[in-house]
Amino acid sequence: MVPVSTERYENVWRTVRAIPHGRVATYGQIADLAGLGRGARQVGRALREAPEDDPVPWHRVINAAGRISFPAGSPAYRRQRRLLEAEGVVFLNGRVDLARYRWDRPLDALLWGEP
DNA sequence: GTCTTGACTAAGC
DNA sequence: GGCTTAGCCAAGA
Repeated sequence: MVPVSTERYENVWRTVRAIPHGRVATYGQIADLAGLGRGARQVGRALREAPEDDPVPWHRVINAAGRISFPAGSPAYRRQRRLLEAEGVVFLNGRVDLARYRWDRPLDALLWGEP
């Protein structure tokens, strides 16, 4: 059996895996979609515990300001930024244009016909 | 049980 | 856009 806490984490992992390549989502957005309500911080905790043998695209999750939630210049920061840029996500002054790269299912479905 | 911590956010200047 | 402050919520100590 899987512990309850892990079960809740899996909701987050599952949601994050749904973020399309080249798009990003905010912690609050994931928390909401994963049923955590205002538990944005829990999303960060869940990602920290993400399994390596079942990869989660954690790098596609950034904060509401469009910034990476790691100290700028830190190894983790550069790792995440490199992964995003490799997917075509552009950074302007250390910030991602959420209006453009944010994963927005409802809007995407309407504008681009994606599920 | 309380207190601190943190991969957060919204609101007010 | 930036900076501060208050609110948030689960995990650890």
